[in-house]
Amino acid sequence: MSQPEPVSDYPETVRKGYDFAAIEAKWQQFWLEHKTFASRIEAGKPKAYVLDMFPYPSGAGLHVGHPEGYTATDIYCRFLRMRGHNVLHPMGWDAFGLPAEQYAIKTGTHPATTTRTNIDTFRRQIRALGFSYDWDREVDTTDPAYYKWTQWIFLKLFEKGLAYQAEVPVNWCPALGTVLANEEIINGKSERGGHPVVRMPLRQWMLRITAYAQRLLSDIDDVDWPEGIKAQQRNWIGRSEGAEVDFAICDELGTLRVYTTRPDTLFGATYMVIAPEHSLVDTIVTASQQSAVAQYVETAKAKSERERQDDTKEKTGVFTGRYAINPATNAEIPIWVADYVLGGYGTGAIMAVPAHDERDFAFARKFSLPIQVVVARAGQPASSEAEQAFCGEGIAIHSGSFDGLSTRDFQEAITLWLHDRGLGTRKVNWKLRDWVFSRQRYWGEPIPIYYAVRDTTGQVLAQGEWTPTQVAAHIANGSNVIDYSVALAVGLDELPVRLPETEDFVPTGSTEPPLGKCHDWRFFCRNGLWYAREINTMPQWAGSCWYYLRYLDPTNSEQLASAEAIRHWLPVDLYVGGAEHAVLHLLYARFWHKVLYDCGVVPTSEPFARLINQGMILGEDGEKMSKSRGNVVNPDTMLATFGADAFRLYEMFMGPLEQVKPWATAGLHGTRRFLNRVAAQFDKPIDDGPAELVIARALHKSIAKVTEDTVNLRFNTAIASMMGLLNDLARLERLPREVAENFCLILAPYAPHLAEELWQRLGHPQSLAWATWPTFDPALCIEDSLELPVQVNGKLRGRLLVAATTPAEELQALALADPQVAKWIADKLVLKVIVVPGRMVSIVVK
RNA sequence: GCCGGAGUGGUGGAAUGGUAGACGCGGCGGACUCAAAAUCCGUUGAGCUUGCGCUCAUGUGGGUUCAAGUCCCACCUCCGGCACCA
Repeated sequence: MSQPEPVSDYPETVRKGYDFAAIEAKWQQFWLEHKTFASRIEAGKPKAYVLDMFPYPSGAGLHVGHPEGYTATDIYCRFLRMRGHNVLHPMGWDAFGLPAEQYAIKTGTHPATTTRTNIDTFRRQIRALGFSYDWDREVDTTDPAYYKWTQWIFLKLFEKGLAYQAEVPVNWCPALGTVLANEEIINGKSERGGHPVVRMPLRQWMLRITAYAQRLLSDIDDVDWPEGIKAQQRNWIGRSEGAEVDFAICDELGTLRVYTTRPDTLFGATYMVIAPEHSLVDTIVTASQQSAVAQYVETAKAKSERERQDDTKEKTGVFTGRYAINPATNAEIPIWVADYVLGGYGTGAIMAVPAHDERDFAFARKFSLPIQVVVARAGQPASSEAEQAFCGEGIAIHSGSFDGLSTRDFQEAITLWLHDRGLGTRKVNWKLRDWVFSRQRYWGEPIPIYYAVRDTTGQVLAQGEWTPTQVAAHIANGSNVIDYSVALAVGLDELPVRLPETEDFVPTGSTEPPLGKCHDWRFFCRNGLWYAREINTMPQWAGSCWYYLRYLDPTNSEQLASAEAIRHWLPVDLYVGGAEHAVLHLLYARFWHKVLYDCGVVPTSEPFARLINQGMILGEDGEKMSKSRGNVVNPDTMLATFGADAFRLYEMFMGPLEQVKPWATAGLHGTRRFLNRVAAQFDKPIDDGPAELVIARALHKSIAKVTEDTVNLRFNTAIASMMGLLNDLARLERLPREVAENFCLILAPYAPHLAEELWQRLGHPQSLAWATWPTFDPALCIEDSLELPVQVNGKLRGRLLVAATTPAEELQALALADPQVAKWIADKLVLKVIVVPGRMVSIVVK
């Protein structure tokens, strides 16, 4: 894939100023050759693990959004090195995934080839930005030496019973030829490509993430993450507290168990609803309703998720003909089937309380079911006719001996009451479901599991004279079967299970994964018996669940990383990436991390101590960048025109890191001009004498500001401060050496190429990457005289030019005597004078 | 509907409760130039005023305070996420 030579739209900018192209190439090469940014572990220094979310190397290359977070972490890392930290700052590639496979199917190019090319492009583009990654730690999730450990972790999960097979209704996407996770479906269509998705049962590998639900929820409190992300995770995990209650089904057909968060509304349950998927549908339905219910269930099953969602406005359902007994009122209430009750949540059945639940209310209205009010708003008379459901808390009415109880008290009381009668119990439910972990794809990690091939007598098939292809044929015609009921783990010493190097990665057209066609890979003999490998592969999330661990010790062939390296570097101190990974990647990675914690592999219960989401960069039109809108900005062009330093500076100067902000190429002129002017200062004669006081003050204030802002990742204001300092320097005839050197040092994290070049010109033979960050003199940061505002009745009426040390009494006298102020207080009575030294004087008059 | 975030000049954005608009982009005026670009200097929230200055102004309406972009209450709009989870 040859990239067109980037063409500049702004030739004037290229022509003027210093030769950034030469300087940037020079230093990028220098850093690489000297391994300047190889991570060091030096005793006595604090460690800092600063991580970027690694990219999926797509064919389109980098866009201007990628370098935003990368630039931020790079500045931070360069700063920390100069502040004496051991810094780990790696980069790698999340390279398994559907696009390479789709491209392969279209063009016949092997995904491995595409992936290699794309990685090369990404690496080249990232290096062109001058980031200080430790390139010796690069990881690639598609490298067998990497996915060996992905498989190893999978076997740990399997060993602990956290990986299991299940026949589950999954989201089958015919167009993509694969199953998708719930998280990969947006409005009933595939996240990638927007193809339709249908529900069908298939044998799948599942991960029991629900076993970790409580810990995943509780530990969110302990991490320094944006509130929004924490809220999204809590919401996704979806803990809810309530009760399960058993209702007797009439005609001695057993009991129907429901889950409710409002057991206090039991007296208002006037009907029940079971999901179409509920196992008791056939039991409950009466002969006369048989056909109607069967038809409804069929229709509901055929509906895709999307259609179900589209139907949320209009509720549908069918009466089963059967009744249940409300244990509180002993009334017979009808049981309905309706798809507004989800089969997969709670017990798949509910007690409907239309007076106090909007969904039940809508349903009851539509089908003319009775509505019984049992909760009154506190302080208001109970109204009999309900115009809408009241879902808040209140006081119990029409609830027998429980009348008058508050919602909270009632919940306690009724739960006890149910418990005493063996009718119910407290129950916690979760929205979080187990993770469908298998994909019907070629380009993913093989799942390291195999199964016995059995013959018609049930014996494991003896080796005989068969070839793998013949075994496959036997299975196809039914004379042999693969025994999926016993999953056999591949031995740890046999890892990695490599992907076969096939050219036939095209989907089979059925639900069988493409690996099913690689007979020689799939079928093998051991001890004279035939076995078949698992042919599903892992989802793209797998590799990214633990890559931050591999960076710690990327070439270790004995362990996923040495205990020593893990102990030294974990946890990740700062993790920067897009908010689109708020739930999926971050939740999955936390889950795996906790499992590894339980296995004793990692010493922390959370992987990422601090998280920052960089805000999306929009197109110049303020819309999301997209090919179809034609507003995509190509970083290669920008780099060719303005240079890496100006580009980095602009990306940070646009605004706060977390904020969404529109791109404006015009703004790059500003940072380009700034750097040109910086370079121009260094063409002036260097003055070895002390800097004049005004300049020294400006310098020290700027060092203080840049230091503070860099610590807090407020790069935009740090840059503004350096621009301010430059404006002060511009009027000087000669550049004081002290100022020149310190300016270089504070500029270095932001515009490292130019800073290195100027540093060298100042006569330093060493790179400034490990130079010491400058300190500032607080005394020089305070002005000795200042302009103090004077307010009269809250309005600004004058300004005093005074010494910073002027005492309060004197300030008061000066303020009252000031001619501008005097005219506002001349004929008034001064009630009060507030003096805040160094800040302002406020006079209250009447 | 629920959760999270944000509303400040023409524009991106600055502002420990204390001179709103730092810094940049753009605009305007000037210098340099045959001319343009680049560069440099000045200027740039709105309105009133010859001028000193004055009035208004941080989404809207209230409130607390000597003092509010900042704190409190109510609301509006926009962005992101979730959404029949009983």
